Amino acid sequence: MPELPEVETVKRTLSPHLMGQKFTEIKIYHPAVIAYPDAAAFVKILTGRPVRSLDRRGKYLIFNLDENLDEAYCLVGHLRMTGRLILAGDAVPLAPHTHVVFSLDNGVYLHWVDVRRFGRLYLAREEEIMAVTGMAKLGPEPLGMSVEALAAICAGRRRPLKQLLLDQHLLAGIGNIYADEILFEAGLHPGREAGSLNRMEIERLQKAVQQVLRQAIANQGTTFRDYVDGSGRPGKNQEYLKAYGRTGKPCSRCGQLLERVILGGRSTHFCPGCQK
DNA sequence: CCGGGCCTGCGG
DNA sequence: CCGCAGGCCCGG
Repeated sequence: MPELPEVETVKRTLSPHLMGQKFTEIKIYHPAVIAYPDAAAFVKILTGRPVRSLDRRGKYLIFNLDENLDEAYCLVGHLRMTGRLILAGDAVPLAPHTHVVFSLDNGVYLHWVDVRRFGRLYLAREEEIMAVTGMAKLGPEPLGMSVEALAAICAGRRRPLKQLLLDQHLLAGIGNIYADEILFEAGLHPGREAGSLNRMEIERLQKAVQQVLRQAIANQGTTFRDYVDGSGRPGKNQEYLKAYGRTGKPCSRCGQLLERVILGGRSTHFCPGCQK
């Protein structure tokens, strides 16, 4: 499910309900989703801590916790494919695949729900959290990235653009849907060697990254099957996709039929007519 | 670089 | 039954 725009939307929808609230109880139904530390320590450390603010880095959602007890900790979630973080009342019975329930002292419940159980939760001190989660290895945020910065990332790389966009060590937050949408918007073929782009093409790519991600955030993300925001609402951006999932449909720009290929092991949608 | 593994569910 | 799915890590 969630790529940068979806995680950003979850952050925005959860934020007003969680800011300043204290974790009063944590129930873990499936300990394997807690990647660090172990479930018992996770509960012990988190209980009683208030949320200072929410943040996002790439596809990671970060809860900055107050340093009321000793040191500042961060709770971090990565939803991977089918993870959801949703506000709920004290719903009984729980929705299927609910693995963790957090209770807050304003009576709000936060549910971690994940059909495929790829998603992970982490809790660590501020100074450890980057290493523990892998956030330390992330590339820069694509939103607000300059043409120069993107040019530097592409320079000398022989990898196809599609794979470059998906590599979280180079750019943080772009996934399969938005990689295809960005390359369509830029009029660039997903198989193009990144290092072969001229200045004008880099500029188009940089503009497309901003445009596609900003539009997706404005539309509260893309819902194909699983994704919902923190309030349980689906996004609307699926209505505006021009490439992803549109195999065999006419291109909105040139009318040729869109194709699907496998690139870097991922299904890739593009227009053979106008993506060069 | 590819393929497999992690998991479950859905649609053809 | 098989293939496929918004991610990511690992080993060959």
